[in-house]
Amino acid sequence: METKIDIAALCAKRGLRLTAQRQAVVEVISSSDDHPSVETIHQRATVADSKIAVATVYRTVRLLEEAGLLQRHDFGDGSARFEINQDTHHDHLIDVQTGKVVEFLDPELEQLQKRIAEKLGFKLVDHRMELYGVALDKSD
Amino acid sequence: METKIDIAALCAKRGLRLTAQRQAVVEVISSSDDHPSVETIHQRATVADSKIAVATVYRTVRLLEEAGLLQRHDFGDGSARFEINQDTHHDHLIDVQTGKVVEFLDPELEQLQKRIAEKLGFKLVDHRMELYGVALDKSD
DNA sequence: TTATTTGCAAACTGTTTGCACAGAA
DNA sequence: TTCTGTGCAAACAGTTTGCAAATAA
Repeated sequence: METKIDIAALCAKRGLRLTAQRQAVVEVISSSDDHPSVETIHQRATVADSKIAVATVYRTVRLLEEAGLLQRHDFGDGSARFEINQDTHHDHLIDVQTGKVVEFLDPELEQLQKRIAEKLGFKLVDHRMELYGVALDKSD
Repeated sequence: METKIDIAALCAKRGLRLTAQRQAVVEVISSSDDHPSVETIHQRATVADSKIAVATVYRTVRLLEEAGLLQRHDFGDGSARFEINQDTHHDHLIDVQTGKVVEFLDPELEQLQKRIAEKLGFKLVDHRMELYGVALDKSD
C-alpha cells in the first residue's frame, strides 16, 4: 500500500541536502509494498548505489520518521519494520507461516478500544495491535 | 495480579537442581505485581543473593517461560517484561505518563478480533494488543 | 568554498553463550 | 562423587555515533 515520499520537497523545506543516498532510500521505500526492515531497505538500495552504508539507511529512515513521512513498526521479529505513513490509520495481521503482513481497518475495533480505555479511566492516545493467523484453507 | 510459581515442583519434575538463585528469581517474580524486566528482576533478586548474575536471571526466566509458567511481553521499551502466566488471558493498557500497566479482559474485543481475522481469511492463532493512555482527570 | 552528509569502525543495549569453577544431589 | 548450574567475560544482533573524507549548494 505504497504512496510517495517527496524527498526533494522535504530537503528543500528543511534546508537539507538532496543526496543520491537519500533518493535511493526513498525510492526503495516508495516502491515497496511490504514492510521492509533497515537491512532489507539497504539491500534493495544497493542496486541503485552499490556503496551505500547501512548507517546511512538508519539515518535516513530516522529522518523520514521524524518528519512524519514514515511509520515504524515492531512485529516482534527483532528488527524495526517500516512503511510510508498513510494518513489512514490501520492495523496489521501477520501470517505466521509466510510472514506476510495484511493491513486492515475496522472502525468497530477502533471504537471499542477507545471505550475500553475510557472504562479503565484513561484517554486513549495510542494503541498497537497485531493479529497473528494462519491462512484458512479455501476449501474449508 | 500475581500467583505463585512452584519452582521446587518444576525442578523435581524435570530433574533440575533447586538452586538458591532459581528460588530467588522465582520469589521475586512471585511477589511482583508489576511486569518487571530482567534488569529489574535482577536488582530485586540481589537483596536475597547479592552475587547473582544477570545471565542467571536470563536463564531462569527462559526456563520458566519454556515451562509455560511465565509470560513474556514486549511493551516497546526495548526490554522484555515478564509476568506469571495466569491461565486467564488478558491485554494491557500502559499509562504513558507513569509507565504503569493495567490489565484488562474484554470478551467483546476478543470476539471481534477473531471475526476480523476470519473476514481476512485467517484463523486467529495469537494476537498482541496494547493500549496507551493518559489517566483521565477525576474531575472531568 | 564550506557546512552537511557519508562511510567506516567503534560503541552501546539487551540478550545469549563458552568455559572453568561451585555446589546440589 | 558427579554432573548440572553459576559467574564471568566474550560474543551477538540491531542500532547509534564520532570522525575524517566526500560532496551538495
